[in-house]
Amino acid sequence: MAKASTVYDVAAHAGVSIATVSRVLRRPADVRASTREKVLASVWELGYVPSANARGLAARRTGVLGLYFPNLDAMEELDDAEFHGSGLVEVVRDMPDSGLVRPPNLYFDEVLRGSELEAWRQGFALMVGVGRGAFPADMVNDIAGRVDGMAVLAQSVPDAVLEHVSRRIPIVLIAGPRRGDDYDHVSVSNAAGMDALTTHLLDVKGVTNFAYLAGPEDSPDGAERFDGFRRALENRGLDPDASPVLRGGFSRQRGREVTTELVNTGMLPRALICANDQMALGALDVLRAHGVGVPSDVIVTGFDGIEAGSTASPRLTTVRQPMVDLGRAAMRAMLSRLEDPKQPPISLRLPVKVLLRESSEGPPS
Amino acid sequence: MAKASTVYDVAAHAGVSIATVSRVLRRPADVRASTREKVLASVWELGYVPSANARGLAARRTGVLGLYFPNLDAMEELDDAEFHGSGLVEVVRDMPDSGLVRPPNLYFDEVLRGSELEAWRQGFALMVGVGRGAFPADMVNDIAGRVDGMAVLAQSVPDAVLEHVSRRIPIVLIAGPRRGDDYDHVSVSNAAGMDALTTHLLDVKGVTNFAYLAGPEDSPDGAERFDGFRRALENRGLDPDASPVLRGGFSRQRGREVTTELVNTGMLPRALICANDQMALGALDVLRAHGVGVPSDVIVTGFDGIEAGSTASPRLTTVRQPMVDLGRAAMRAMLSRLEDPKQPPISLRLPVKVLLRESSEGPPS
DNA sequence: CTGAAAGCGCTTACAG
DNA sequence: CTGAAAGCGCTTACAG
Repeated sequence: MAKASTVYDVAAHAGVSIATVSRVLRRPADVRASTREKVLASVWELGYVPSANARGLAARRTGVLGLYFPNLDAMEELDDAEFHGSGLVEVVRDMPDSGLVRPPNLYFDEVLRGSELEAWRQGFALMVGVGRGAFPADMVNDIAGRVDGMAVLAQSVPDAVLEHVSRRIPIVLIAGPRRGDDYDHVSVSNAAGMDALTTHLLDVKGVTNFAYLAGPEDSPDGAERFDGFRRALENRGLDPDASPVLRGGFSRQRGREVTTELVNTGMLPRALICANDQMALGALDVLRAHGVGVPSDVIVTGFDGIEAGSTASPRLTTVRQPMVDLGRAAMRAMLSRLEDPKQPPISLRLPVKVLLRESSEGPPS
Repeated sequence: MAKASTVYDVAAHAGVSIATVSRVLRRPADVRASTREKVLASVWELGYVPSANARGLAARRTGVLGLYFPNLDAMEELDDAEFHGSGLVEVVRDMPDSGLVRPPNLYFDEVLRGSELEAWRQGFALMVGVGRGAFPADMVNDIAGRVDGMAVLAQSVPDAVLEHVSRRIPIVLIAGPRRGDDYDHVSVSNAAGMDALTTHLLDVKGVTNFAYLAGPEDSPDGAERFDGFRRALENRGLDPDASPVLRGGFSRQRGREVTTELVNTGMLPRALICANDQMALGALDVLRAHGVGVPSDVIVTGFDGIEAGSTASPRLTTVRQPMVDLGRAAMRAMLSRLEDPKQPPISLRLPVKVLLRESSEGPPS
């Protein structure tokens, strides 16, 4: 790393102008083959790597797409806790509730993958930022200065910041509610998914006695799912208000707590519909501990389609969100916006898939 | 997005020079309070977001750290397969082996988190790239031009490319073997972890009859783990060559196949040591299907500490790698290198943790 | 505490 | 097909 070489170095070494060096790298066809080879040889020999900053500045685009999301799981906690320098190995008995393995937030991971995949495919790099307490606005701003467009998950950014930043680059909102009419927006069919799942239970499994384990008050996704649940009941002429609604918090732990309360009342429903998989997994934990059969005594369902649900026993019936696609769709929307800034706002709803598994169906036949 | 405003716009609007605008943003203390406020007001009013390109070019640093890793799971397959525009919902019976839920590659996800966390903490943005068949070299090069330093996972990049790129920016190698002596390197204690786990089985559980489910031939991590296994046996005076070694491939499916062969021989060992969790999970699938008790008949162990292992039943005994820390350590090493380019190469081994769970210990007492 | 000016390393019309 | 030159939007000594 003696001092990175520049176009000037390469040009001098190859005996051409810097314009020619630039052309060889960007539009090779415009340069005579012999010249091109000379230049390429110099590039390699000098270990030349073009500066994306200079390139971006001159070309007026960065070639980078941004993805920003809030930090839902308490990543802060992990701090330096695990940085224990004591020896190379430690042997511990890991009890079921010891929480030694932090539940990764699979939702975001998959959105990230999809975004990354699509961005690179389209010839863009991807820059990611996860909101962390301190100064989300600064972070958003920082990313905004580095990219050609930015996707933002749910309600991770205050409106004012979004508006400020959107004066420089296009913004795509992922999931959550549609905010304003100005931003492009991609999301999934929360209500339709929960509706379909509930209807299956109603029509195929003959369930009439439900309890609903809801998400946090302020979750728009949670609200949409709940609407889907109610809609299904109404469509079959049932009173949605007849089903008890328990307020959860999207965490496994909350799922456990709420289910414990439910068990203690002694009034178990035929089916326990959970607003997400984590809570459903928590419910499964508690029901198992109390010797309640799933699905023989109580049917349990989730929402999201995280991997842990497919490894649980019984495996969890759920509604799978196309999270990878969500990321991809966001990037596509952004690129389409970049190409044609005047097109009307994009609003996409991606389809979901109800996955029937043993927690509602019993063992495979 | 009428046309992003620049320092010049802000300077004109606030009635100061561009130098002052720059100072307000970078070293606010150097500017008189009243001036500062005037400028800040203009910044906000004009929706000014500084161009990171111009900034990076002028300041000779990008403020971005890079992370590149290979694409181990077949992400390609997912292609546009899931982009089905048919309706909003689909209901399907998801059989245990239908593979509808792609196993996320948790290893990378956690490294990514750790990197992201540490990078932002230190005031850097993070750019990620996942190698995808086509032109990994181009991608690495592309990232290299955009960042101040780059971390590269395992052997995802050919030596020649690494060398080329390292003439411009510092490179940190994550996991895998230490390549050359020039690069900084962070990894985990594979051998010590497997050694400790095996020793526990030997000394505490009194196991003497093992089978080893190995990783792919070309995996350095796999090789180190296997060494640890052999070392433990040797230390207790046992012949490591007495244990059958089955060649796997780190996938759950391979774990199933190999375990099926093992079951068919009728020669089940007392303990089946797997080189990673995915294979161990596959082994669990097959043993369960054949009515073999775990751990009563056969003890099964994994390596990695992925979440699915802690949700499986029985929960999987494993060696947990500090994957988040791996990412963080890589970023730290990079920053330390950036600060002091002449310091000797960094080589870090992070400690691991043996998690004893029901697949080796039986139900919690 | 503030400004004028050079320079960061490219791309891109414009000529030729 | 190739070169000279302007310009992208900042930062940073250097003066004052």
